Amino acid sequence: MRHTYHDVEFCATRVALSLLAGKWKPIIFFHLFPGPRRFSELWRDIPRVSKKVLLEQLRQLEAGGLVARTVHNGFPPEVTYELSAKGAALAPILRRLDQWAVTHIEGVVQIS
Amino acid sequence: MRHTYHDVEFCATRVALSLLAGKWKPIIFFHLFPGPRRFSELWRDIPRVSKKVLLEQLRQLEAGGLVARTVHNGFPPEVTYELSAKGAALAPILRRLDQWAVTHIEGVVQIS
DNA sequence: TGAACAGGTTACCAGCCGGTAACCTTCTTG
DNA sequence: CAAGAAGGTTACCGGCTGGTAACCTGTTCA
Repeated sequence: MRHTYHDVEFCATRVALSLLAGKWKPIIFFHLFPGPRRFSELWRDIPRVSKKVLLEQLRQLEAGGLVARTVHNGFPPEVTYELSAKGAALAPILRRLDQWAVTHIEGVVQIS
Repeated sequence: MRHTYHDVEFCATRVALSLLAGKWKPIIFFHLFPGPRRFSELWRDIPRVSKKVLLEQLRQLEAGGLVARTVHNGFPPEVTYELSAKGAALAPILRRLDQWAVTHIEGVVQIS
């Protein structure tokens, strides 16, 4: 059976958007641009998100292959999150989207 | 009070993504690329979406300013939807996103 | 010995989102 | 005069998403 993008499950753009769908994902994404970040850094730097939800969003990004999670054993515990190659390839597109939003939507703030 | 993108409400990328969030919106969007389409055309050409949901998604796109709705009076009733300038400016970004998905996600189908 | 820290996990809940199915209105045509 | 076509609208529902708050585990340090 051949699929087309009418099969919404297989529509490339929709699948891509679903990987980014989530209230905090764009912000997380942009926070990972400079390089790996610890969980606690992200939690401190992104206000008003709960631990649980931040973790959920990170795990979803991981499940989508956009973000890699690394556990460094030792004490204190250290877990870092960073963009994968796949995630990094998405970065320029997100930057263009950000730019589009800034020029076409009022009252919106550029991310980086 | 100054906002930053940390105020998730004002994060440009997030707002942009929220305009595209919706199960059928990417497909609708790509169907509008060639030009204005009637409601019934869209409904015929996009399988498995109900009238109600298709209409909801179109109205949300309209509310976000990406799509313009035009009523042509006469009989039979004719209502057409087309991309606005704002929506058209988004098109190349969506095409790049589509391309990204095709190269990085397995089993996904290019939209156009 | 017990507080602090990192990174989670658990229970629970409200609101939104997409879904089905039936119905409505206006005008035209057989 | 009944049927059909276009573009909706209405009632109702289940599941997902984001939210709060409390709790857990293992190690170090005062």
